[in-house]
Amino acid sequence: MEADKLLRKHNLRVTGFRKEVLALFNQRSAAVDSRTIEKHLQPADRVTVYRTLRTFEDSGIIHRIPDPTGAVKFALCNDGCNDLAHHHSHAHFHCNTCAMTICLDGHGQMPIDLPSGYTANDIQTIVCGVCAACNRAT
Amino acid sequence: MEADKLLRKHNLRVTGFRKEVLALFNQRSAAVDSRTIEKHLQPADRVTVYRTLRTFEDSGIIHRIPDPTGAVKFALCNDGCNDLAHHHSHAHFHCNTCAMTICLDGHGQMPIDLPSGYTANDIQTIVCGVCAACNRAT
DNA sequence: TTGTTAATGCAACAGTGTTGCATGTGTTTT
DNA sequence: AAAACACATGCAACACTGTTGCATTAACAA
Repeated sequence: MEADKLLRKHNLRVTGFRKEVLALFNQRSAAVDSRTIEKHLQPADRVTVYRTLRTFEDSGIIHRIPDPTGAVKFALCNDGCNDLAHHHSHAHFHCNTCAMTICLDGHGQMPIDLPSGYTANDIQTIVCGVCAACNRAT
Repeated sequence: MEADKLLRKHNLRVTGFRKEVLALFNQRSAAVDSRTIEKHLQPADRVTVYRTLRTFEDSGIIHRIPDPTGAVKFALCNDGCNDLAHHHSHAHFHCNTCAMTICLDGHGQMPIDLPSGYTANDIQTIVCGVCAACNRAT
């Protein structure tokens, strides 16, 4: 979706910086972390990057993907998300070699046995391994 | 397992601090973060805590569990782990209310479709929801 | 175009994790 | 049991990540 329309749809002001951030998300298939945004959008204030990411996450434009290492990356949401709820029970792949992270879509959810009294509202799966590029490089 | 035996089994020196850390892991069913260790083992140097956790993780005594928020916790491994490889394809539960994290065991792995050229060696599942104690408190 | 509200930039701070080095302690060897 | 060695610990300082407060600037609505 156009950056302008996407922002307006979520009741956010359309600013140059936000459009650049969205463009960066669009041109990358892999998940992005705040460092990458800082570096690529040259005169980018760290604070603004963090606030932008938080705003986008709260609005349902992007979703948070934790690494196995504890690092956090973000990727664009599909259309189902808004400020009320994220719907991201899809799996993510994390490359142990280059630390790249991507979304894996199109598969059902595994049945989980929870202890009694527990309730679940979101299931995230992280698949760790080696991506195609790193496998070729070996 | 006895702390002494566990440490010796992994070729680590048996020190007071390490035994206290292992005792803390043993007396808690939930995953533990470095802050908790610092606070509970009173005169505990942050650096020593981090190095101890890293040593234990490298040796296969504990495994790392990332929160959806990006925070990192640790829990004891089952017996199959050593310095060469961790085997932790089991799921973890994270309570959105109290931030408690536990291991869920005893279920099979979901089949995952990876893009061609990708290889997987570990699958981690994080179930987010509300634990029994927090559900009761509502 | 003007006024209101939100976004940005800057400075300072807090939390988390790391590195280097000196000192202390566990383990092995004699 | 003592000495020597290697590793573990504690301290100081640092780096990185993320946050808060406040002044300034830009977007949007009237």
